[in-house]
Amino acid sequence: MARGKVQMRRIENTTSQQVTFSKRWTGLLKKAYELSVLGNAEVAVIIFSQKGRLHEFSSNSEIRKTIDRYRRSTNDAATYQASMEQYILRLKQETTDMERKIELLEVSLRKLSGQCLGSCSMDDIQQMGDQLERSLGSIRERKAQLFNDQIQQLQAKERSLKEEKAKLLAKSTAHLTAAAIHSRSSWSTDVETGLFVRLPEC
Amino acid sequence: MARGKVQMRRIENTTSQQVTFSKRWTGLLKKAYELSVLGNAEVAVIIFSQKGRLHEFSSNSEIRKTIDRYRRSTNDAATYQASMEQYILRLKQETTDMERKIELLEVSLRKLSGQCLGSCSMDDIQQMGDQLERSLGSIRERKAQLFNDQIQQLQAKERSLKEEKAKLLAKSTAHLTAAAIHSRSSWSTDVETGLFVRLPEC
DNA sequence: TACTAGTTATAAG
DNA sequence: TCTTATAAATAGT
Repeated sequence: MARGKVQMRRIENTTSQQVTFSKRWTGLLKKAYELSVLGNAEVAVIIFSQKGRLHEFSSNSEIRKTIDRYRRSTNDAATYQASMEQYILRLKQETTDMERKIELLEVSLRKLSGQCLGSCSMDDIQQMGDQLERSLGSIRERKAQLFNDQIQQLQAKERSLKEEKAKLLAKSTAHLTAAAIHSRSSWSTDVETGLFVRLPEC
Repeated sequence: MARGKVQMRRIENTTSQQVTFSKRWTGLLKKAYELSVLGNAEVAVIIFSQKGRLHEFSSNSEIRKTIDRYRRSTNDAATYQASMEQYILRLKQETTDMERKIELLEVSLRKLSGQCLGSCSMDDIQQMGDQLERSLGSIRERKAQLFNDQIQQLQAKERSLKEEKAKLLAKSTAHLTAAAIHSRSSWSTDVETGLFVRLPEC
């Protein structure tokens, strides 16, 4: 505004930038003050210099009030905070629900483990006994099935080994027959698989 | 600034106040913009006219950021918000932990109930079977104890009833003896208690 | 920080 | 809103 028009772009020279900044922030705050007085308006100005130094003006005694009014007016942060508070409430509710669920599960587990029976009625105990019997039934069934599977696998293996043995036997017999002309030796034909199948006492 | 110096006090004439306000708020925002550009600074301006109309400028895309920075710098509400965010994080962590706990409990419960055995190894099944046997043992023990208590209660009751009966008998015998002089009638001495004790098939 | 020339903002019409 | 005389802000020194 003096000694030549100024280009509206960042001043690269650090020193002159600082000088200009210093002159202009005072000017800005002065204008803000004048506006607030003449126009009876509520004005707040916040300035952070490039180096992070804070300058502020508030026509109010408390700039926070103006900011709060602004937030209420633009309805952003207040709603954000409110939603955050609601979110916290929801999380707390969830936590409570989960705590209850955990407690119930733990009680069930304890009962099923045969602990804490002192507080149970006869009916409860009867019911739990039945439940346990059923569970044990499933377990035994599954155990039996697993054993069965194992047995069948072993039997299959035995069969395949027997077949292999038979093949080997046939092969060696053929060789022996061919070799018999040169040397009369004998060969053991009884090759054991080494597999035993035993039923569990389940 | 023109056609005469202006007094720095509220303009009472509504119209000229409005005109001045209008001119000056544009000027202020322009100055704010220039300061932010030339000085590469972060500037926020909030203006509420007397009638509550909002005018704002922010060198940032988001005035909220400048305000947040201001609050962080002056250290008031930002800390509240930050602590709230941290609190939310903690709650979320708790929730996750609880979810995991619930899952584990549910798996245990399912296993003890004899469900979902397909994925268990033989060892697991063996262990669960043992656990169930033990639980069932506790249950049976407790059941037997409850029955026993019941039996003893009933026996005690029987005893007391028998005693009562004996007393009544003695009393009535005495009366009868006394009355026998006047009339020779007979009285049944066999009063049943009506109580039966039966052992359960537990 | 102070000066001042030339610029910008704006009060009044 | 536009004009214009003048006050105020400020760039360069």
